[in-house]
Amino acid sequence: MDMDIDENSTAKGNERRTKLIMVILVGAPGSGKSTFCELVMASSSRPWVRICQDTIGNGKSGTKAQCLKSAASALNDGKSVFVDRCNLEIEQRSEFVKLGSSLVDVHAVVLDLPAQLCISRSVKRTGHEGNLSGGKAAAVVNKMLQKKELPNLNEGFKRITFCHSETDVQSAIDTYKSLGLHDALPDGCFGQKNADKKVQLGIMRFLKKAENPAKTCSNANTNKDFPSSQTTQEKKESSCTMLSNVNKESEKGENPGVGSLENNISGSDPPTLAFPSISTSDFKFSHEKAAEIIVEMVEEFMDKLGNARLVMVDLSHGSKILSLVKAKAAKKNICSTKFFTFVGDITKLKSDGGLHCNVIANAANWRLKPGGGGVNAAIFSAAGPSLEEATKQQAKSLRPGNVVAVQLPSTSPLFNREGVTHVIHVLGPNMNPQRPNYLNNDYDEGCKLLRDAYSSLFQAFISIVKDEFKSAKGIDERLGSAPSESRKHSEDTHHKFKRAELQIPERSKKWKGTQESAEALNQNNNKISHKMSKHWGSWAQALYNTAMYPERHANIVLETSDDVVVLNDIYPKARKHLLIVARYEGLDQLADVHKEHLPLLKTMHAVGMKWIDKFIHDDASLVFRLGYHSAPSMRQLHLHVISQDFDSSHLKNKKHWNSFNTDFFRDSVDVIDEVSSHGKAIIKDDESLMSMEFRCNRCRSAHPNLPKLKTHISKCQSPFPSTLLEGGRLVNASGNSRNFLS
DNA sequence: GTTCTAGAAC
DNA sequence: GTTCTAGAAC
Repeated sequence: MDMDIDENSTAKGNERRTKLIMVILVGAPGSGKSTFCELVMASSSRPWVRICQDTIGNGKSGTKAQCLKSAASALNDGKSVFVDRCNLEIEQRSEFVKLGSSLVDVHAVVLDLPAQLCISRSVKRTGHEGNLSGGKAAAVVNKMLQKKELPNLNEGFKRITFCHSETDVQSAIDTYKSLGLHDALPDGCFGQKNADKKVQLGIMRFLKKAENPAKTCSNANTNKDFPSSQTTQEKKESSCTMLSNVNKESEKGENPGVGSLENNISGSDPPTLAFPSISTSDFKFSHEKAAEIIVEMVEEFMDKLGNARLVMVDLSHGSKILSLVKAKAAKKNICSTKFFTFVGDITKLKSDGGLHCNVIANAANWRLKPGGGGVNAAIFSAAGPSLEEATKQQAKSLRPGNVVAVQLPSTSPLFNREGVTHVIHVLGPNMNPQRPNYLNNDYDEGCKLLRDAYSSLFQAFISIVKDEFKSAKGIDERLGSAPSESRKHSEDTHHKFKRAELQIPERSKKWKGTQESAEALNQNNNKISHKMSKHWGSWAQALYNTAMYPERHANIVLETSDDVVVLNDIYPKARKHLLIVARYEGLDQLADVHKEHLPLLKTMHAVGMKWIDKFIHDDASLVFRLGYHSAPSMRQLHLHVISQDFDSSHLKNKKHWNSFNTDFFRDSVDVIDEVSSHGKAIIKDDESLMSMEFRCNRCRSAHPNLPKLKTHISKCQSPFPSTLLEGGRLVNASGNSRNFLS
């Protein structure tokens, strides 16, 4: 009877026989197993015995058998036991687990810390009992981790605690040291990372990430991390004018000086962007300077617009910014049908003002939330809650100078009543000390940001218009000038921008020049989704510009064809590092690739292979990989052709390394297979890939930092992992590579 | 993408 | 004190 109670007793204050615990520590050298035991034992009321294989042999290295014997004997004496040895493999643990019984619960505590941390601790310790010190430590840790098998309850454990960080370790220590003689801990797995998606291939099976718990944490805290002051941001953008709706008097094109609406109410309204003045209201940006910038940016985009139009809207007839802009635009002779000002409520342009604008810009706050009293409040209110929801899916916040374009859900009143398909949120620079991101009157910075804001806004609008043209539904309404011609183009070219079909060399690849823009607008564009694809900063445009205007970059371009441009990476991460850049408009990145691009992918691969042949001819020791970054930093689809020495002063940080040496790098051969079988490539852009520890691309050993890794890879002669040697992913002089074009 | 730099790690 | 990382700014 007593036995029965004992078996089921947990922390019930039952003073009968104590349930013993045997904790099997699992962790590499340097993971902190001994420290863990010591800290628990130092302040635990429960009697513990630490069985350490390093010390049990009295100077000589101990054996597993000795440990087992000691453990059994300690348990017999009624002591709880720590098994302080690596125990990384199931087999290493199994004998100990068998010591469990109705009187002894077997636990595992997994010290799953980053290899680099274990290595550096092992290296540092000289007098450690395990005598594992100096340069050998890294090798030993690496070797052990390669065999790591994380424990599982079905091995016979009652409880498993996973620790991935020092914080986890500390809380496990606290848990065990507070465990009194009669206390018990809940059964089960604790702290286990969600099935690690990143660990996919054989060669990566022991790769582990230490930061997961921290990440989860910070994600959960994302919102409260934002300064609370932000909630009041832009509280009243444009509030003074927005409240008094004067739209009744507003007549279309109230601005004879700049332009008047000609055919705006017809069934074939051209694509139109309505935008408020950014930053001049609550953000107190100088109207004079803002007007200057607006006109300047409008002028810059004039010839990219095709038949599309820009309309600057303000609620008030007496708007200073509107009249300034009007005057400056007139002075510059800006085409008044493509750009004009308009007085009215931006949320009622069609119903109240008779002006159909398919896209409107919002002077947003940085949190992209409704609120304030100005344009932002009006637009969120008119659009209904679906706008907030759709916005949230695109972005959580915005930095000054940037935009985020949101497609309005069909349930939005703004869509149904006003025919607005998209809202582009814009955050301008702030010169109001009472608002976030205050620039302290720094107009150098402010003007730059305001230019960025308008530039991004207009660019986003153009992208939307292009997408709309793509959509079969949109064609008739929006083509305006030459529908049949346009339709023919989009069918014939498979969204591809071929020079030959346009006859005008070079220039026509861009939406540059009025005569080409109508075509450009309905050409191409593989982005079937209407969602604005990622926003590309100005620095991310370089490849795009090179692809579209190779003749302007003759100094860096190695080869040009209709399909691709070849150039050396300006910051090569290896001895040989080429970029094969696609010359297709709208093909920004791997995510934009679809089945129709298969011939292009094969061409890109073939061009890469051709260059590799040449390089290997010059230096037979070179080994190459061809592949794409899952989430590139530079706009315009580009294939990396990179030698596997990674011998380059430009390789400076973890991201550089991991972008070529984790799953983030998608081998061209795999991409081609995936696109041909599934119509799209698998993208692995989990940001945790970028923070993975440094591992050699040959022997997979881990290294605590980049300089150490570099030293290692300069010497490592191990063969490449089989996953790379297989399937033609690696290309070397012995040549068993794949090519896709005959 | 790089550069710059604060501060963490050594 | 020096090295290294990582985040912000560009």
